[in-house]
Amino acid sequence: MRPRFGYYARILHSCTDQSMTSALASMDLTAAQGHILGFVHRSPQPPCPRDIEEAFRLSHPTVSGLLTRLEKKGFIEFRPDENDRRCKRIYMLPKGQNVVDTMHRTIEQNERRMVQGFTEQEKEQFAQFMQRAIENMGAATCKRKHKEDPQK
Amino acid sequence: MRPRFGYYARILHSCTDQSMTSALASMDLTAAQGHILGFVHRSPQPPCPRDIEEAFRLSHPTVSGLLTRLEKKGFIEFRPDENDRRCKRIYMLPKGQNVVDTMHRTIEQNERRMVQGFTEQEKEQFAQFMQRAIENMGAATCKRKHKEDPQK
DNA sequence: CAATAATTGGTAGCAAGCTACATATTTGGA
DNA sequence: TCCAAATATGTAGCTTGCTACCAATTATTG
Repeated sequence: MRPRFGYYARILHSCTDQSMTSALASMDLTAAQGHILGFVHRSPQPPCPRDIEEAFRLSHPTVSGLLTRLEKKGFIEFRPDENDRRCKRIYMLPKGQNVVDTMHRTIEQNERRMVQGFTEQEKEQFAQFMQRAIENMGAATCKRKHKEDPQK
Repeated sequence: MRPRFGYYARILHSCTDQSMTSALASMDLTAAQGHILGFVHRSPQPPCPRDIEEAFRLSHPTVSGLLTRLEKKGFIEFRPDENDRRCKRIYMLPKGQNVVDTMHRTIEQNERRMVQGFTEQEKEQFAQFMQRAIENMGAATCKRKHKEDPQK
């Protein structure tokens, strides 16, 4: 059987996911939840769920569930945007802040491990192959519309 | 933010998965179910759930659920192995057979699309990068023990 | 300005992934 | 031989992902 890129992608994801899961378990966080916290932390403004959907290419019910659980566990809280009452802005609570450093270190660590033994050039190429493959699939498959520059 | 290989892997998988899902939807099959059918078809002997766990690196409850749904829809049936009553061998039913060609074509099509515009050399490199990355993560992360040759 | 569009988010219900625990069968060793 | 370990599978219960449908708010357009 020829190499199966789809298969490799799935395995690779499940490896990183499980590694992250066990790294975060002691903090009562799953991998997906940790990534959300990281994103909230490095956002210049408190993001709304919609921003997370786009950043992670997830559907809005998926994001909704993740945020609900993060709120229930006291990592974040919601406050409605004053100018647009549809948006519920996501604010990090102290408990969430405490987690961010560990989160960040863990991500870096896992990223390094994945391309252990790669030269800098190989890492670069690997990343580009990934991006090209995503582009190839994405154009026709993923329905999130790339909102083109309104060139206003 | 630096390139995130874990992120790319997740996106790539979800792209192929969604593409496969929509390709198989008309046959009342999900992507995961389709891959299982493909595996059963190309197995020299009717496999048992355990073989599928290993081939796809999935936990046994996950495989169990997939097979249950495939059986309920009439694609496969189980018959206990005569020599080992723990094993339930998986047999393809006619309805399953009908699906295999379409399945195979769809996989080939998706694989080609993913590396559209890659040279043969790039495809080869990409596959090797994937394998190396999996190896890097797998050694410490995944708990499926590589049963070493008993060199009997 | 009013009616319609688009945007943001919620809920229901499903599939697919996991861990943890339980059961049955087979294998192996004292 | 018989008891213990390994193996194959089952079940419960959770998270994460999805689609489909619904409600509220905002933006657009006649």
